[in-house]
Amino acid sequence: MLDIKYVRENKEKVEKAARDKHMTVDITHVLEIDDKRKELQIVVQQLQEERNILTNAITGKPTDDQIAKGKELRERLAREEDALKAVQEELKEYLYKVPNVPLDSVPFGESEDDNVVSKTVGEPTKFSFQPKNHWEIAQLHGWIDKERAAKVSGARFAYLKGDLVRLHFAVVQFVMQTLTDESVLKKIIDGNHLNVSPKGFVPVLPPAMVRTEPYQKTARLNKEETTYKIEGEDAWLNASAEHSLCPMYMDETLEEQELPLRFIGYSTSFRKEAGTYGKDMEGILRMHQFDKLEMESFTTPEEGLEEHAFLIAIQEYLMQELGLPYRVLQKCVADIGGPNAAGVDIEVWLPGQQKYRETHTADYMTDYQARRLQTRIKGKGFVHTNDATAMSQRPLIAILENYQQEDGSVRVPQVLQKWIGKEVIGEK
RNA sequence: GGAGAGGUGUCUGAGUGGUUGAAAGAGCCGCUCUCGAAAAGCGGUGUGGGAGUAAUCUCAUCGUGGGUUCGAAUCCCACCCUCUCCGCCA
Repeated sequence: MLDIKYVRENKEKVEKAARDKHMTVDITHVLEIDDKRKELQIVVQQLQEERNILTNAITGKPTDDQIAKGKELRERLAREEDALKAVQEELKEYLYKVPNVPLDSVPFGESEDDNVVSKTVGEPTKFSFQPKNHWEIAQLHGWIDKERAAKVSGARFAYLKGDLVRLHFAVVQFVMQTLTDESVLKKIIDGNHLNVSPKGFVPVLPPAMVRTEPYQKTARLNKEETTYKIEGEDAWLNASAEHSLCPMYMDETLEEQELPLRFIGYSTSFRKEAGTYGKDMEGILRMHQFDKLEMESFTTPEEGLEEHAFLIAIQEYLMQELGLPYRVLQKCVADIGGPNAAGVDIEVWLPGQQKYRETHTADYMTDYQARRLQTRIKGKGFVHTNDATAMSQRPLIAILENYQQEDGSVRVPQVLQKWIGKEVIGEK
């Protein structure tokens, strides 16, 4: 949610932002509602003042006159308050639909095809043989069983098994180790000439279910497309650890000196993937359920953008340590999403598909989420939120495909070897 | 799931209809004392919104939402949460 004062003072900019994001909002109407709100607010406050004066004047038994006056005030106040509440609701409803304004640095574009590749690291892996898809590799070792998962749970579910699971937890350990080690973070900060605190991330196992109110306030609840509702409960299955990390400080005021607050959350994530029928049906690229490590930061407004850069630098560091070829995309205005002021995707090279595929995303929301959530900084307005993928199951796919050998075995990236205890998995 | 208790400021904790934004204590800040510190004493100390250059004025806020009343932290209802006992359970 944007500050209504900001909307008033930057009408054109806000209108353009909505247009660029392909969203229809009537800002003129929003401002009209707010005018009405202001008027009513003044009326209500004046009536409240009158009532307070009357009440304070009564010390003992009230006179009939005072009671009559009080009754009249109460009735008028009730009427005006109802009107005000209705207008406030209406304003909120409209204001919720107004998307965040992109930073000037965000490239213009009509769709995700207009995202700008800002950096490519590593070369597409070369093989002396015909590289396989991850599902072909997995099949050799019984690592992925989708047939039985379909029987038990339906399409887009899988049993992950054997050394693929061990590899998964090796990746988790590696990421946790990296993000909690301040000396490593310091190295990343210095290497990228960033000016942020090296404070470590706090590992979190967050709840996987989120109530409607906080979920809505993250601006991430997308009922139709992504989110599963629990029948008979006021709860949704989260589509990312972000969705329960972000509202953690709802209705709280934080001290400036405790910022930044950084969390690395591990959660199973659930997505309906409606509208993707027939897409990526093979392998485990697109599932209804997957495990993901997500970074979430709460910072001051001044540090928000630098934090965004930091989270991206961490993503890149992780990919480099894993030795995976990747590229960085600056997401264009049409692709960053409503709550975002900026966004970046990282795509990994998948030899099996001969394509770059998205593995990471990094989102900078300025105070858009915090304003809805009422997460404040004492005396300084609202916190700025950043979230970014640390690792999901997609890099696992990338490891299988990029580290495959001719016999179908897979070399283990050096940084993971100590967590899994071997150099090659899937050896005959 | 059943029975009971309770949610008050940074914390502990009083307050069960009327200058209570809220006693008291602790904490924190400032000052006095001291070479300095401690102790002691004095003063100050919630948050958010609106008006104003400012002093200041004003509205809201005692889990959340509604209701009763001239007037609600205080009474009533619903919801959320916490605790205790029983049941169940990783």
